[in-house]
Amino acid sequence: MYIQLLYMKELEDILKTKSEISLAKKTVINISLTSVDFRDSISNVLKPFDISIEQFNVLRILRGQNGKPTNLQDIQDRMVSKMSNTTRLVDKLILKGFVERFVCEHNRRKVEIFITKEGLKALETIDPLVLSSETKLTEALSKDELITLNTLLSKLRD
Amino acid sequence: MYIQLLYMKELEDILKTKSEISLAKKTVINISLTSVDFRDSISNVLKPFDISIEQFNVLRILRGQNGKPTNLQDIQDRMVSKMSNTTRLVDKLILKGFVERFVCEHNRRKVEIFITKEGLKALETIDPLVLSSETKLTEALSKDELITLNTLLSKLRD
DNA sequence: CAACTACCTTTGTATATACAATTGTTGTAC
DNA sequence: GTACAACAATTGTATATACAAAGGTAGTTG
Repeated sequence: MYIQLLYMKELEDILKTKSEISLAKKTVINISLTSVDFRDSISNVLKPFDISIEQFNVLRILRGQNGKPTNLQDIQDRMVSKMSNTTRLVDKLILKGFVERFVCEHNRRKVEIFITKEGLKALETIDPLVLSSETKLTEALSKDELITLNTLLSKLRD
Repeated sequence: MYIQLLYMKELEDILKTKSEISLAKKTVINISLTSVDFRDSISNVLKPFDISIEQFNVLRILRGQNGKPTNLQDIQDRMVSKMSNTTRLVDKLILKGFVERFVCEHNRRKVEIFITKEGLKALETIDPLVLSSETKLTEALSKDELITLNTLLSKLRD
């Protein structure tokens, strides 16, 4: 399982001890460490099912299409990752029997991808576990605090 | 340059439109997207210098040692990443002339790593650029808002 | 002191990502 | 209608990470 671990534990210590660190730097570190924690937890939820977070996201995109044909570009537009990656993510999902790939008849440059029944079934099992994990990850904050946090993050990302 | 891009743009849309998404899920997505933005920006700052964020972090750890011998385990303890990775990160920094590696005389199992003058010089150039980027990334929020944000994040990560 | 264990690092394999180049298809312009 | 550009996807290479296994060194124990 792929868990992204980018920032130093040392920086975590700095966060606690040296308050003279710039607020900007502190914020960047804090966000990054939190993100790593989240990603780690969700990866652990997915681990028994042998799919990565990225594969999980592709599956959810395909389910969201409700059977409509989805080409790689469509998936790509909904991912932040690069095209190159999407091809290979789909390769792995095909191997697992969760998706199928066909050449588009109307435009042979395109490739159409569908989620299989097995893929849907896997999502049904996994979804509530992920949601449960997400709930647990955020339970240290009250509803109001979470709303404040989300407001600040949205403002930050404009 | 290595920019990790984990969550879907689609989820970003959900963030804005469908308010019925669970607050927990929303928070996890928001944090992840923010982290990706930050990482992307800092990677772009480092790109002209041809070093990754991870390599940059190793260099800062070594500088923090002020010439004291630093073995891989020391670096490892300050990184969140795995040992296996640290060996290869150091390999690449050696190729760039930023660090040196020697077998420890007192304990031949250990490997001592030092930052070179060139490594220090690179850090001196890069540090203010990174700080500037971090400042820009957070300037949408006031000082008080940043303090609130950091407080909430710390609470979340306990 | 030989065997065992613990320690420190390295190596191997699979996954994910960034970026660049390439392949194959469609559409367009001359 | 052939050459060229645009489009859609794939492939190649380098980096980073997770996890497991292996290698070499030091200490410990019978």
